[in-house]
Amino acid sequence: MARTTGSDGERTEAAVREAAVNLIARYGYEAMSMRQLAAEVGVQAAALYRYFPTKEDLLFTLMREHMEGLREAWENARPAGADPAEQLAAYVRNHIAFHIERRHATHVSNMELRSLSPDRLTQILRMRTAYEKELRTILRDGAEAGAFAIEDTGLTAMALIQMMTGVIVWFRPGERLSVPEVTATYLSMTMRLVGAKIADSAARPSDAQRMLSHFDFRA
Amino acid sequence: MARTTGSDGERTEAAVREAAVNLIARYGYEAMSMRQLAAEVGVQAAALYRYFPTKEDLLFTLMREHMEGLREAWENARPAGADPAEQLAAYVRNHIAFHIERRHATHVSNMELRSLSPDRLTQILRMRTAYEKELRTILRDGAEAGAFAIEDTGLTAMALIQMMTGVIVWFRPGERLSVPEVTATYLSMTMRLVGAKIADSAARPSDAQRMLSHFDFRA
DNA sequence: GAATTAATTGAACGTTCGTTTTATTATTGT
DNA sequence: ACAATAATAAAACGAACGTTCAATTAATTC
Repeated sequence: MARTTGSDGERTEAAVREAAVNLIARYGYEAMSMRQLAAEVGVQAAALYRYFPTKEDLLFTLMREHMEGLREAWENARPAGADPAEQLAAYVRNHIAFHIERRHATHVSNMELRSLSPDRLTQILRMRTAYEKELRTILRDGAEAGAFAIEDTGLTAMALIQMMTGVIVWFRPGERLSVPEVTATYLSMTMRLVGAKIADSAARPSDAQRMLSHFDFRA
Repeated sequence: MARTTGSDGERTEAAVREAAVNLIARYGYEAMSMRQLAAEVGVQAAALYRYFPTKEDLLFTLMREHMEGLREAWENARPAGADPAEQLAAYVRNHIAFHIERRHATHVSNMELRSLSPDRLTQILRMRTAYEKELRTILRDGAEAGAFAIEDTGLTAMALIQMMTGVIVWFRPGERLSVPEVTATYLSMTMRLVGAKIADSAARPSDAQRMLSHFDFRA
């Protein structure tokens, strides 16, 4: 047999990507075989090599595009000249929304790094570092401006990112909490963690009130 | 050839465990071959099967013992009848110390769950859930006693655990920060995140002072 | 010192893996 | 309609995989 009726390169490639993300997220890169992936797409294994020269090329493509998507999302979400608290809130909102929406792709990008060749690993890590640096900058600027009370900017950035990315481990859409609820809670935890002063400080609530009020940035 | 001079079952088994943790942490469970592991130990692959009947048995043993070690560590570290803030501080100290000390084993236990058979996966997850429940209990008791200001106990517990466990991703001994420094910073971040009131509230610092002072629980 | 047990080797088994090659059919352009 | 090109199938490749088995030697027991 050979070319099948209705076959279309673009559609097949898209189907391969989607199936690959799901299979790798579920079983892991090493555990997913090219034959298994091909079966999921409804094609023979040899057909995959028309779109991705090697299995690792496929993995790298998925990761690179995921990281590029994260960068683009933040570029579009970043506020122009906002104060530190507002910038931090935008970062948190964007990070959580992006990672919940792309749970599987995030899992792949975070868990399968060791399957990349050294130079490709470096490329992905560079993109990740650049993204994380954005958060460090926000934290440092906010700390210098007196908006945040932070002991160690780098450590705080890592702690926040680990905390936020962690949602993909336990969050399941349609369960107890909605995405806006999760986002709101993470925002208030973030603001407390960085010791943020209340943005609108015209009203000065009592200590107890402030302790219980939390931020109410809505996503 | 056959039995080698000086061979000792107990020593070999211990060497297999240690080498397996390191190799799985570095390359992943699927990517590590039994021959590779045997070579690291200095033995032929067949010899491994004297100690572990299958590759998955080896993985499961490593994970189970890691989780049991975590439980034991917390049992020994938990304070008897302390107030919520002190209990939370003990939990954070123990968690960070344990995970920094056993970075590789933690990596294995967190990343290779999908390589377990369903019932073994259930066993490990049960142990993990029991450990996490300890934190939820501390948070809930503290919130009810008014010592913490928490919106969602379960979500806060997950956020804290993700944040703390994240140290194994970036922490390297002997670099910029020492273990006590990291622990102290994580403690202060944790206390702010849960909205902990200052334990010793005899002295009431001003808002600005309190914002900048942070907790100073030393590890 | 002989018998037993413990620890390991070396070779092999069947399977599965990623990948390549070649042939074949569908689609597109002229 | 016919040539060119795109998309796939089918089969095969060598390598590596987890695992088993029989043979062999070291240590221990009696």
